[in-house]
Amino acid sequence: MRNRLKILRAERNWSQADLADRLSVSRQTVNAIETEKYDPSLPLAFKIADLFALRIEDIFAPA
Amino acid sequence: MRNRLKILRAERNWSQADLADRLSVSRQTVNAIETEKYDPSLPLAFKIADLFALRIEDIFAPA
DNA sequence: TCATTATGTAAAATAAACTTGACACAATGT
DNA sequence: ACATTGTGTCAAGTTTATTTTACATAATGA
Repeated sequence: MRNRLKILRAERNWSQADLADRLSVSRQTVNAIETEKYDPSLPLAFKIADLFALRIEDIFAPA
Repeated sequence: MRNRLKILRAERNWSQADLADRLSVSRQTVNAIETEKYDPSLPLAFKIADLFALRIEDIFAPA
């Protein structure tokens, strides 16, 4: 699942660890999502969208 | 995760099995999501939103 | 040069999503 | 009375998401 996490992070100058902290997940989870190793769960996708004040569809796109 | 699947199904007069077929998942998966036994994966949430031509946030809401 | 930070990745474990197969029950139609 | 349909649920198994711990490497700063 393609996503704009890296860009959204860069805009805020956040490291993967920073983002992980704000999402209460591990740094490896953030890394795995960014590098498309796996997709976030729906609850996590909601958390991410919430954090960036965007809609899920504005951050993630299938395949 | 609260969701409007049952309503959206009812509007179309689809059974859980009908919806499952359209989503290429099992009937039990649809039932489990409707009865909030678990949340769909993000890819499945996208499929559902796509099928109903709605946004994920218009179908699902955290907790 | 040394310590720190950011990122990528791996392995092993647990949790969550999803499958198939099955059974029960209520409602509907023949 | 019988068969069918829709829904809820359970058990056992597979796949996917997430965790912790750990290691490698590149870049930065003292």
